[in-house]
Amino acid sequence: MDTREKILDTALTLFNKEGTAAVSTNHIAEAAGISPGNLYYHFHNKQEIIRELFQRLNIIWETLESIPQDHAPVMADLKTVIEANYKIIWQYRFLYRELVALLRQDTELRTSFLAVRQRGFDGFHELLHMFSEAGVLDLPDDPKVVNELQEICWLISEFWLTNLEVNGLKVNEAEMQRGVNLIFRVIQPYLA
Amino acid sequence: MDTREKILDTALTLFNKEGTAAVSTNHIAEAAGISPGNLYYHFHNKQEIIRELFQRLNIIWETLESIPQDHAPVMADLKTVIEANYKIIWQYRFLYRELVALLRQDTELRTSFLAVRQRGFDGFHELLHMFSEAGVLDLPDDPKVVNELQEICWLISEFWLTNLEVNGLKVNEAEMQRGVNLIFRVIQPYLA
DNA sequence: GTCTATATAATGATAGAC
DNA sequence: GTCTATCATTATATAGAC
Repeated sequence: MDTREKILDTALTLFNKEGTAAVSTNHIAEAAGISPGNLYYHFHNKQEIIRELFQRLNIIWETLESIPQDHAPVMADLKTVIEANYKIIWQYRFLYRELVALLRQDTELRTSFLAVRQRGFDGFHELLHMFSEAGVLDLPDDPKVVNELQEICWLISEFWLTNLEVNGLKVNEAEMQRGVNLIFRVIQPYLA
Repeated sequence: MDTREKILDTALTLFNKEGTAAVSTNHIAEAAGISPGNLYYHFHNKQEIIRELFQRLNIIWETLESIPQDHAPVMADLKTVIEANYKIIWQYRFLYRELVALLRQDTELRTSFLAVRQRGFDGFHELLHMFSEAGVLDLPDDPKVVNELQEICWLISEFWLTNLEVNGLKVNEAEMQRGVNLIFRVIQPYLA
C-alpha cells in the first residue's frame, strides 16, 4: 500500500481510539511500521495529517450528496440516509468528538468543513420538502418551525454517537438504530 | 484569594478558551501569577486539576437537584430549568466539548460524573411526569416513547452549546433561548 | 523513499532555599 | 506556602546516509 495512505489510515485508527492529543507523530510512525523521519517526508506535521483526514471526510460527504434519487421518496429512504450518516461519522468519530478544538486550530479546514456541512444541511431541508410534496410528511406552514425540527434532527445525527460513547455504550447496529428512531420520533407528529 | 481556588479558576478559564490539550501546567501557573513549583504544591498534576473541576461541576448539579418545588409546575418552570442547565454547561464548557476523552482518562471521575448525570436524567423524567399529572402535558402511554423524547431533550441540552461553537456562533442569551425553543419544540406536540 | 541519528523545545514534575 | 533551579521525558522536526 501507498505509504502516505498507510499513514493516514493508521492515524485515523489511533485518533479514533485515543484522541488526537494522546497520539504523537512517533506513535503514528511506529504503528504504521515506518520511521519518524519517513512520516515527516510525507507530511509536514501532525496538523497536516488531521487536515488530510478532514479532506477525506469532506469528499465522502460530497460523494453522498450527488447520489440521484430515482423514485418518489418514502420513509425507508430517510432511514437509509440517516444510517449512512451515522456510519460515516463513526468512521471519523475523533473529528466529531473534538470538533470545537480541531476547527479552531485550523481556519482553512474550518471553512471547508462548514461549507460541506452547510450543503448537507440544505440537502436535508430539500429532502424534508420532497417528503412533504410526496404527501408523506405534513410539515407546519411556519418555516421557522420546520427549521427548528431540522436543527434538532441535525443535532441528533451529529452527536448521537458521541453521546453513546460518553455513556460508555458499545456502538453497534442496535444502538445506531436507536439513533435513527430518535430522529423519527422528532418528525413522527408530522407524519401525514 | 485562596491559591488553590485561584489555580482552579485560572485553569477553568484557560481550558474553556483553548482546550485541555493546549494548556500546560506552566501556562496555568503563569496565568495565575504563581510559580510552576507552587502549582505542584497544590496539585499533583494536571489531571488532578481537571478532576477537581469536574468535582466542582458535580456539586453544582447536586445543589440544583435539591431545590424544592413549592407550586404545581408550569411551563415557565421548565424554561427556568433548561436555562439554568445551559448556563452551568457554558461555565464548564471544556468538559462537555471533550467529554469522551476526559472520561476515558479517568475511571473514577467517569463513575462519579455518570452517577450525577443519571440522577439529573431521572429528575428530568420526574419533572415530565409532574407536568403530565398537572395536566400541562399529555404524554404518550408508551414509556418507550416518553423515554425517547427525554433522550432527545437531554441530547439537545448537553450538545446545543457545543453545536453553536462548532458553527462559530457567539454564545449569548439569544442563542441560548434558541436552545430552549428547540427543547420546547420537541414536547410541543404533546402539550395538553 | 526510507532509514538512523540528532537538534531543539516544551512539558511534567521534583528538590531545596527562603 | 512560595520561589528558583533543575531534570527526565517526550514531542516535533530536520540532516544526511543509503
